[in-house]
Amino acid sequence: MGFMSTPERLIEATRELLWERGYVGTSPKAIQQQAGAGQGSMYHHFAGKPDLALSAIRRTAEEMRGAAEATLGGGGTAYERISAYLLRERDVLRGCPVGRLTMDPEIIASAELRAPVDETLDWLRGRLAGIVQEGLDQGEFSAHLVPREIAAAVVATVQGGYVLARASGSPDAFDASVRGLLSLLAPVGTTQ
Amino acid sequence: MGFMSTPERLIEATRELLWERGYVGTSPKAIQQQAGAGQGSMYHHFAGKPDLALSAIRRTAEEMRGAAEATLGGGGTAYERISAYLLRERDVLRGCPVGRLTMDPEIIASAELRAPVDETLDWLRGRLAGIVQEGLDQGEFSAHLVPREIAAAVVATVQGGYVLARASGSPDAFDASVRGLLSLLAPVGTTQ
DNA sequence: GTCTATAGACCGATAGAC
DNA sequence: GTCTATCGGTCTATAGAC
Repeated sequence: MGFMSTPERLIEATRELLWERGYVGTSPKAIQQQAGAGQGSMYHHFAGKPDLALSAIRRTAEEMRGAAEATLGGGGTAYERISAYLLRERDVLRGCPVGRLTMDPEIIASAELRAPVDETLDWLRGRLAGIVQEGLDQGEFSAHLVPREIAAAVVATVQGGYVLARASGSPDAFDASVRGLLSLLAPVGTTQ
Repeated sequence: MGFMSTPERLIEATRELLWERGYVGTSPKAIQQQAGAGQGSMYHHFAGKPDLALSAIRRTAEEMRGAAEATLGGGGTAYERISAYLLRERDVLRGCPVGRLTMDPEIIASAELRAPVDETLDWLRGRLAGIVQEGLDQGEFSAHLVPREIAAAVVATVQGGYVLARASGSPDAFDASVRGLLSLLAPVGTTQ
């Protein structure tokens, strides 16, 4: 720590700025300042803004999968693991560093930049669907639930929770969304 | 139609561009071109980009409330009205013209620009919470559900559904999220 | 009301010295 | 590898003629 190489610092600076300001709102100049690197330095190590953004997005996506797996791969029932995922600590008002990119027109317009975003959210839905299926197999959930649909609803609740929280300037709406979904998902006969 | 005044055309152009590119990604020049108005024209009618954006956002917010009320104010049970809201036709891949603004750093940084966004999503949650309460009163839903939480989950599912759809480039994930939530919310004893 | 002209800063990138 | 200089273009206005 504190001894990151210049490419490393550029990627980290880009990750921060993409999270906070999006792709359109992030300029090479701002990246260079945040990284403490010069113009020439940045263009020596990366082909340009899209290239650097791609490296940054890939790393952020990987980190997100790791954080999700840390809660989803834990022990317990299906409900407990989904619950752990939904209730894990989050910097709610900053939003999702991956999901927020979907609102960026230039990310969506570029197949290359959109790919890691798509793959990450798709992986997450698949991972959750598998857990829901396990819950169904154990008789934990109502038999009429469709794993892929429940998984999509779980991920959407998180992504939409960020929207509500940022709109209101408080994490409360995020927490309410998550509690609402969990109350609907709670195994029958559960008092919580 | 076809005879809009210049201020009117400027507002409509701004609404389109804010929806597609966000606040940061929308320039006065682009607005002028889309509206077919000159530089001087725009600055004659509006104080600047934030002023014009405020008018545009207010109108979009009003329109969104109207569209929601059209489905939520219809007849039927609570489940049917919530279902009608969730299943109404949407331009899914364009996202929510109000919700997408929450990812814009300059919207969030400005109390004035954020206000209509906050008020609209808050109104929607309140409106839905009232309907959930009616459903509880009618014994339609499990008694342990909390109206404000279910309402938040419903709105979050929609907002997050847009994120998933845009990430994957297809409306399918949005539809799956909605179906998942509805399957969880379905009154006990319902075959659907 | 609308036009053109102008402003100073920044945009994303390239060139070439060191 | 990093630096400074430079590029044509855009950003968000403002000024002033018509």
